[in-house]
Amino acid sequence: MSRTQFLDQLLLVSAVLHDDQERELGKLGLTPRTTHVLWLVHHGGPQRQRDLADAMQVTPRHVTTLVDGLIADGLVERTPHPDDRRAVLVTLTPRGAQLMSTMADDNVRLAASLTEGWTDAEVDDLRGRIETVTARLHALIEEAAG
Amino acid sequence: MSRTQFLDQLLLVSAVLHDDQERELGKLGLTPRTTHVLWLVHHGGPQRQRDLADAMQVTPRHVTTLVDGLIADGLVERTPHPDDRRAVLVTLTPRGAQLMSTMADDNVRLAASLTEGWTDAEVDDLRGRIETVTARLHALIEEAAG
DNA sequence: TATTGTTATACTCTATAACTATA
DNA sequence: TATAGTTATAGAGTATAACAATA
Repeated sequence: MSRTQFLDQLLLVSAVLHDDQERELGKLGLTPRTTHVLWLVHHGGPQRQRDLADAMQVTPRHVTTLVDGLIADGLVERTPHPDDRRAVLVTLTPRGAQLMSTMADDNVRLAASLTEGWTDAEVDDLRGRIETVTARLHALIEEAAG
Repeated sequence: MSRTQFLDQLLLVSAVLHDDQERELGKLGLTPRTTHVLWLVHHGGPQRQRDLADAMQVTPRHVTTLVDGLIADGLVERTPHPDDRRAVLVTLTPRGAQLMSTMADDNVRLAASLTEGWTDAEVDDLRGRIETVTARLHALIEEAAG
């Protein structure tokens, strides 16, 4: 029973977190997908749309749409690929880079609020437990798929 | 830093859990929304579409669509409201009830797998921590909204 | 007059298929 | 011949507005 209550609680916090993130992104005119593009380019550097499509498990056609939207918002730009004239590199504009940096700061503040009053050891133990759950879930998914 | 890593891990498990649930529901021909309807009717008993719309934060018009789909799948039915001839009551069919019961069993098994090797006390402590995080997140959202 | 649910319509997100330019 | 990205089109999911029946 208690195991199921744990899962229910995990599902609940996931839903609340998910909705909250989506709401916050919405205020900035971003969707989860466009944010994913920004995140990938922010962390992986300038990339081809093809790479983004593969990383996001989305069609190349849809990446075109997402990048179009981000360009209209002035957050990314298309630059020519140095070695392949078929391809473009999606790069962050200064405004896009600044937005990512603001979002990172917001997350630091949120993380601090959520763990307030806990010791570093407690936070780290909790993180480790959740990491284990994530790994087990991944393993179950792999097993079911393969 | 470690606080942020905790939040990152929580966001990751949320995303993986979310995707997994959506994939599993998809196999049954259900979407998150139609599942939400089933869940509400399963836990709250027969309800008017208006009540479902309020609970789900969705337009009444959309509930019509969702219920139409569930009826086509034989999982719910519309019955006349005893006191209000404008309204209908959405009720689970035996097949719908059986599906909810199967889903509950699946979740019990999943919860057991994810917490395997942990003592009841450990699981309960973890649940409590996550519950606290959920409550704090709710408080922050309320604060931001109000 | 207000409310329940539905018909009509439109907008967003995402996919498939066909095409152009390049490799 | 294969690949990167785009034009054209279509399908889900969800919303708003107008309307019918009932309260």
